[in-house]
Amino acid sequence: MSKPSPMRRMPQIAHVDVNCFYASAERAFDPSLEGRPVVVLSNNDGCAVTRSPEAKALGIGLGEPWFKLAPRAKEWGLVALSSNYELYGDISARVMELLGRYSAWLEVYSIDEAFLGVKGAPEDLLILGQTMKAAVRRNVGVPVCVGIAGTKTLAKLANKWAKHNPAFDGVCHWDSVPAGDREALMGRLSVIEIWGVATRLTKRLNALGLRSILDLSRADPVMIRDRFSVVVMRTVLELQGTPCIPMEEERIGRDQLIFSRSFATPITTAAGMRQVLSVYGQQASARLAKHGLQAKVLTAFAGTSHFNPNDTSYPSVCVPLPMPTADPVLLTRAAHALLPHIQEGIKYARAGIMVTDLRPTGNQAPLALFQNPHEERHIGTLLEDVTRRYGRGSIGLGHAGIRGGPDWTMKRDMLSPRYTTHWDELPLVKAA
DNA sequence: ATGGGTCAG
DNA sequence: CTTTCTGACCCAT
Repeated sequence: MSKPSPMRRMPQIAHVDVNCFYASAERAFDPSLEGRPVVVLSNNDGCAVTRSPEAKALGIGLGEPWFKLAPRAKEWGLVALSSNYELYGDISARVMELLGRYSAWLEVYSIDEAFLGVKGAPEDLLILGQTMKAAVRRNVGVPVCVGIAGTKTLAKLANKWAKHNPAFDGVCHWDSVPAGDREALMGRLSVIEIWGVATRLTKRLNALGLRSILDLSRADPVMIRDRFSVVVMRTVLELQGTPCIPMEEERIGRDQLIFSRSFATPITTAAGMRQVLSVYGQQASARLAKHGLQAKVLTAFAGTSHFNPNDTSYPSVCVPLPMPTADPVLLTRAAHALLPHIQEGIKYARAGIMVTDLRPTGNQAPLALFQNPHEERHIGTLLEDVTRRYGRGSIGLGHAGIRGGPDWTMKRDMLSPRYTTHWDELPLVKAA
């Protein structure tokens, strides 16, 4: 065994992510937003979840409630938009497709982030990073930053650095930075800035005197494993340059699907809850069908607001399904098992269902005795099709189908058009 | 096994 | 007047 020579080039990982993704996606299709403060709001237009740099400069915090912002929006020239997930999904797909051309080894990590396996001399890696950044900006219209390092954890850290320090021009190759500068950075930043460390772990690490990233990177991995977990130990090793978190294959199947939402107006009756559960039952059916899956278990749950300590209630039921199914009638009926646990008069702020124990739809014909007539007539597909063509709420089982929307539906008063996925919402260009 | 806790984006 | 929603995984029981 020869010692790895310092000249030897280790495999590198590039981490690419879009700057303030939702706001940038909105800008990509409405250039008039360029240079203006923009916030994208959470479901129900509750709070700001993404802010353009101009909005951040105004002091608008992450999670700031819209009702506090609204009075000053005009004076600021602030543009607020409801979350438009169709648009973001479409922009995301374009970014990922483009990145895929630069490496055969692409892991789509989230809607706006990807890891790429890359190799080459440091100068080449920097050029590659700049090339990808420019290509995404030019072809999709959104800004990205790139961090490149020997491990995923360091690549994410390098990316964060690139984003905050203009000197990098959006691309940071960790190993190209002088060691003294890297240590200075790690000494400045709290462990909470590291991927995989949040508030709880931060508290526990601080209690041991481990406050900065530098502290953590110098900790003994075995001690960390014993006092925390192998997960935190991997983080330490990755900070030290030893790759422990592998690139992952694209996940084909999911282990579970969740349909859950906070309500614009609380639900106070079992009748109202019945409607909601019916909608979720159908959504679950459609999604299962889309992925060619059936569920064996359905869990339905509801909950009061965490803001109201009075009259709290968190009912949930777990229903084993008699056979694996994606049938909307069976799923909806199972979800209704929650209804007896709903207390009239209590304000439920959210509800949802979760389907688990998923398996691929078998191609073997079920015994006629157990075959569900609705499945045979492809009602799930029909519902999905109608929903797609005429919008959610245009058709449904029982009380689920209500045009105009009952008052618990999500509030999205400031939705941008779905330019890229709906023909009737294409932007109009006026010729002079 | 499974339910609670933690984390991510 | 709010603190997304969805998913994974570790760990204790």
